[in-house]
Order: sequence, then C-alpha cells, then structure tokens
Amino acid sequence: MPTSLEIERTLRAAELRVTRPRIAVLNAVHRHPHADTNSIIESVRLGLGEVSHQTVYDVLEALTNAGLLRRIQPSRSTARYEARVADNHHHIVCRLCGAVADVDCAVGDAPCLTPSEDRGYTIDEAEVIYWGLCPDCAGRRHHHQHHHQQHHAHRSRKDPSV
Amino acid sequence: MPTSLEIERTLRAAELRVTRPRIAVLNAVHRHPHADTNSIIESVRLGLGEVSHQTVYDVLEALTNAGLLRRIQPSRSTARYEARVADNHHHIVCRLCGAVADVDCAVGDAPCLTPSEDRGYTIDEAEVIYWGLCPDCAGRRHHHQHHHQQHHAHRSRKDPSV
DNA sequence: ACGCTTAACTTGACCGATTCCAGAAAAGCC
DNA sequence: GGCTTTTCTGGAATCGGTCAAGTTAAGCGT
Repeated sequence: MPTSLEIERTLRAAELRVTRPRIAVLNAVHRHPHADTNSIIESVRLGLGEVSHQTVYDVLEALTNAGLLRRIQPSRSTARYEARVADNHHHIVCRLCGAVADVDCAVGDAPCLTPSEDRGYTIDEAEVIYWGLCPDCAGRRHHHQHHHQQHHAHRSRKDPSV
Repeated sequence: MPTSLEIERTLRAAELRVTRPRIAVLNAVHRHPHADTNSIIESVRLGLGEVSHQTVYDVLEALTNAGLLRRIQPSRSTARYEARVADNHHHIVCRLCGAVADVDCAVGDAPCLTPSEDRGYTIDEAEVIYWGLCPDCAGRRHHHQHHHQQHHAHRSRKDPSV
C-alpha cells in the first residue's frame, strides 16, 4: 500500500497534476483491486465527502491513459480497475458471483503476445480471461445440486472487489 | 452458410423450439460474425418485418446458453455474437475502430486453459483478446501523424461485423 | 507572492444498451 | 383439437456511462 507521498510522486512522474480526487481514486483502487466504478466512487466519497461521479469517471480515464491504472471489463460486468500495471498478469472470473482473482502469465513473460496469425493487425497487448467457478461458488453449487443456481448473478450481494 | 434445414436441425438437437426469430437470429449471426446486438436486430427485421428487440435479446440469450452462439464483449464495446463455437479460437480487436478478427489458438488445442496458478478456481474456458490496430487504422494513423486520432472511437461509422 | 493559462471539477441533462413486467400468441405434446 | 409451457410483444424502467457549459484551482513564469 503506497503512502500519499508515493502516490503524489507517481502522479507527478506521469505529468499529471496532483489533486485530491486523483489521490483518493488511486488509494481506493490500491485498497480494492478489481473494484467497479461504483465502489470506487463510494470509497472516494468516504474519504473526501461529496465528489461528482463525473470527476471520478474523468480521473479513472486520465489515470488509465497515463498507465497508472488498468481497466478490465469481463463480459456482462461493468468496468473494473486495478493498480497492478505493466506486469502482464491475467484474471480468473467466477461465472456465478463475478469475483475476480489475479494470475500470473501462463507461460512466462509475454509469450501470449504472439498469436498463430495476426491477420495484419499490429498487436500490443494480449489479455487473457479465465472463466470458471470460484472456490465458494463451486462449493455452494456442489451442496445444492438440485436447487437451480442463477447463471448470471454478476451483480450479487458480494463485494465486487474480491 | 448453413441451410434453413440445417439450422432447424441444430435447434432441435439443442432441444430448443424452432421459431422464426430463432432461425433469423442464427442466420444473421452466421452472415455477420461479431455483429453487435443492434446489427442483429436490424438483420432480423430485414427478413421478418417487425420483431421486438426483447425477443432478439431473449433469443440471443437462449442460443448462447444452449452453446449455439458465443458472446464476446471486449472492453468498451457492446455485446457481440458469433456462431463459431467450441473450436477454441480467439480475437484481435482494433483499439481505434473496434473491428474484430478471428485467430486460432496460439499454442495448439486448449493449452491456454492452464494458468500458472488457479487460485482454487475451477476453470472451464480461457478467453484471449489481442489488442492492437487493424491494418486500415494502422495505415491511416501512419499517414496523418500530426492529426490527433480519436482514441475511443469504438462505435465508428464502420460496419461492426468485420 | 501575483496573475495568467490551462487543465480539472461541478452540475445536471442526456443517451444507448439492457432488463423488467404483464399480457397475448404459438409450439410441442397428448 | 385442446392443454401446458415457453416464447413473443410492447412499453416502461434501470443503469452504466457520456456530453456540455460554466466554475475552480494547479502549475508556472515574473
């Protein structure tokens, strides 16, 4: 967990002005990796009082463009952000509750960057999403075999920032 | 391009009732791989006259659950569907215009299915999205070096079903 | 410190994709 | 052919995200 001073340095290093909302957003994402925009807005307001959602959207956009944050958006989920950047890791997403976990690259450094055939595209990133069940949901499903489980509960009561 | 008869058989094989909207949706997706929901609605209406968007949403959902369609949704894009299923291929998405192309799996059959560490998750699918520039946009960017290109034109005037 | 310039922030309306709901219609099965 | 179940219709509501115009404040030169 970086200190405010480190966060301030990071912003300056990226040639971004140092503002309270930016610091708060960076802090929030550090504290809750994979949080969705709404959770981030709530965290920021906890610390700063009222801040417009527009500001948070703008800040997330600016920080993402500057490479300080990474945006991920698995199918049927809203946008999520994380502060681990530039280390080529991937994500596992639970089909039932939407929980997200980090995994390091399957085969080493950046090998997934080479598809069998690039169709003439200039590729700069390979993003991998593993789909499956998180330990909790796998367990739950096993026990309630006969209760039909909901298949699209991506917005469950569970904290999205798992 | 499958015939109506083949499509009907496919539906029955999946234990789905054979309805005109379903046939029309399957046809549309076969004709326009990676089409977004809106294009699919338009295609369907071209063939059948007025059909409610709700019906198309329901049909897409049913066909996807039955495994006849696959849904993809790259970050900042709306849902897209394709009829190539169960052959473990991946996608290249253009950061500028959003065009999508297919690529076969980088390393063989289903090897990307094994992450370095599964965090206790039960994984059933690995989805890979390569990000970059399509040949068109790469060329355009190169020529207009000094014109600022739009960075988020994911809904351009370009046919999304490329 | 002072003022200028430019980028960031606020407010509030707006939009498009998706979902919800209740009733009408049609498919599959006896 | 009639019954049951699923699908389809139409319309409203929701929700994540964006736009636009004006205000505020950071960073920078003097």
